[in-house]
Amino acid sequence: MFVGVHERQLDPKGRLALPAAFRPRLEPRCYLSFGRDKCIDVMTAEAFETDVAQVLEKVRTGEMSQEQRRALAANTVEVTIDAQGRVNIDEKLRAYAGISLGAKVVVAGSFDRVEIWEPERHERTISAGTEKIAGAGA
Amino acid sequence: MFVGVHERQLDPKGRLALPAAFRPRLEPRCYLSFGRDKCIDVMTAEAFETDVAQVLEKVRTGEMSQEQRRALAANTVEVTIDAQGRVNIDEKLRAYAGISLGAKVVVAGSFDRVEIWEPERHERTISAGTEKIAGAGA
DNA sequence: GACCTCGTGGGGAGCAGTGGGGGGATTGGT
DNA sequence: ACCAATCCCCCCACTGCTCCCCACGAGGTC
Repeated sequence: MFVGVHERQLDPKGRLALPAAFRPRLEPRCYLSFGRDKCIDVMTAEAFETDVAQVLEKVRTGEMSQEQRRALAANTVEVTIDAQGRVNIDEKLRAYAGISLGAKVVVAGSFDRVEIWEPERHERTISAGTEKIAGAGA
Repeated sequence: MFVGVHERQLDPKGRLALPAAFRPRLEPRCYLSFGRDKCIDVMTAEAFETDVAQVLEKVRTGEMSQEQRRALAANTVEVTIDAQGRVNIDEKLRAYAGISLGAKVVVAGSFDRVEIWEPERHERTISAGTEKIAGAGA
């Protein structure tokens, strides 16, 4: 289970140091993809492959289009984790999430995956979600 | 899993350098074929052979015609990958995909295969698919 | 207080992408 | 049948970049 929030800084080369607690499950390679609400999804190889299997099945049954399949593949990158526990964040992914080189980012656990956020956007999402939880009596 | 998008340039001789990440699974030879929506499919030998087996089965059951079978065979080329990781793109395939000598092309992973696109056409397809994903959720 | 781990930064080497040239085989003409 | 020209394929060379490795500092723990 990936939980917790970690603040990090993209270095000038676009590398991001993953929280040490997350690394064992993501090494030696993992997948980065467009996530919902303009964040970057970080998925383990296993989780991503089961996801893909489901997508291919949906395409086969006509539930999903070829375009969607292609978009998903095009918006995904396979990355390896270096000896310092870092991954390269692609320019396209950075643009999608609104993150620039050298900027601060939030790395947040989301149970089955990890998400990378532009800090302000993450703050708004979390505060909105927290209100709902508190209001419902959790 | 073939994922990600890579921009490349056809050299004046019609050769295309495959992304290094894709090569291990495509070497030493692979198959090029007419893909859906005017792209070129690049398939591993294994994937192509299972595809062909399915086609032959469909022809046997009458689900597919002899003409379709012949067309598939006629529109497919077996290519070898040279020492620099390049393949020759046939004139017929180039014409089908709208790619000319020396032009920029997009090489995109599509999970079980690789696709070669004329850049503008690819852009349109992906943006359409990305909208659907964002709207419907991945 | 010291050691170890984690986050951060930078430099160098290996490689990927691109271009060009040479040799061999095939084809056509004499 | 022999010669020549052309096309194709394979090999070689270069340049920019990416990846990998080394190095440092800060914070936490024992």
